[in-house]
Amino acid sequence: MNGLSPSVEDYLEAILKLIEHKGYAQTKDIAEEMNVKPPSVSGMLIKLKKQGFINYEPYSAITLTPLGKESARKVLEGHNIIKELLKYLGVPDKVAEDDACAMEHQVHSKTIIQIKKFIKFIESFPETPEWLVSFRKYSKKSSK
Amino acid sequence: MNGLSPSVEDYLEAILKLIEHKGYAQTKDIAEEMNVKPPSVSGMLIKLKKQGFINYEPYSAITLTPLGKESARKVLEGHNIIKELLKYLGVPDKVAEDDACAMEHQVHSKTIIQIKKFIKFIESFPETPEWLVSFRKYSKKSSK
DNA sequence: TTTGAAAGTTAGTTGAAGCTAACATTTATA
DNA sequence: TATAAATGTTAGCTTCAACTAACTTTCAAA
Repeated sequence: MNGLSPSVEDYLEAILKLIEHKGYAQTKDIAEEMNVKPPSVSGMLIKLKKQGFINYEPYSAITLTPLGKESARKVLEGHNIIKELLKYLGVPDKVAEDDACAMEHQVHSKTIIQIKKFIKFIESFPETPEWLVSFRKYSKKSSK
Repeated sequence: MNGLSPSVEDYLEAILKLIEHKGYAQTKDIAEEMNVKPPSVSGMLIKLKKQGFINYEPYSAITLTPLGKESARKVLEGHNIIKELLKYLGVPDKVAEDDACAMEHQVHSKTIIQIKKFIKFIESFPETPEWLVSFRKYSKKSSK
């Protein structure tokens, strides 16, 4: 929908996470985060630089450009929103995390907006709404 | 999660749809369905045959093996369940269709099961539940 | 029954994104 | 401060799934 390839999105997300988490992003860390070897990261960094998402010179620190920051945040937000939805639906944390990764790509912004609304709706009540409590019970007893 | 590549899944889904829809699947139709050129289909057919999903001899009819049928149905079911969920969340039909396509791959069976439960829960009431009516109103008035 | 159009396939190319092996740079420690 | 370890990059290869161009098969109409 936005023209970024899934793998570009994944790298941007990983870089943003690392920067937020420990202040900077190293090739090694990105590789770990992505379950990929360092040379694959080097190749992608060149591509990300060409596309204007990162500031990068060989052997030196990686930072996100404003464009890169914005794109990465968009991806991360989509990811988190999907994950939250899945958790409300009773999907275990770890599975929700994995699936949010798989689902976050190419999803239309309208969809993200609706999911966001749904979560806000749920959270607009001071307590967990009765129907959601009720769904949780239903979900536990229903075999499949 | 199940070892099938997204593109294998897409092809199986397309073939099943065509067979259900018009009784058989031709290279040309599969190509159209997948937005791909016929030679790409030929290549994939060989792969699908090797992997035991279809019965196929050059220039003759394509059928799904029991394994192929089962796999394709699984994919299609996942697709439809995701689409239904998105529609309940107020995502427009066309967008829900596109996004279900994008999301259906690699999603854990646990997630599909939970979404299915959620839909069954909603449909277990004789009328649209009050909270859902209420969410629809909320969704319409909330700007973003 | 020939023949031309439609459908399908084969061969060879491309681009993305991964990999290993080898080399370069940086950093940290002896 | 010299050097070894850690980190990063380059070069070159692999795989996947697309593509185009050229060829083959099928089938229907003249």
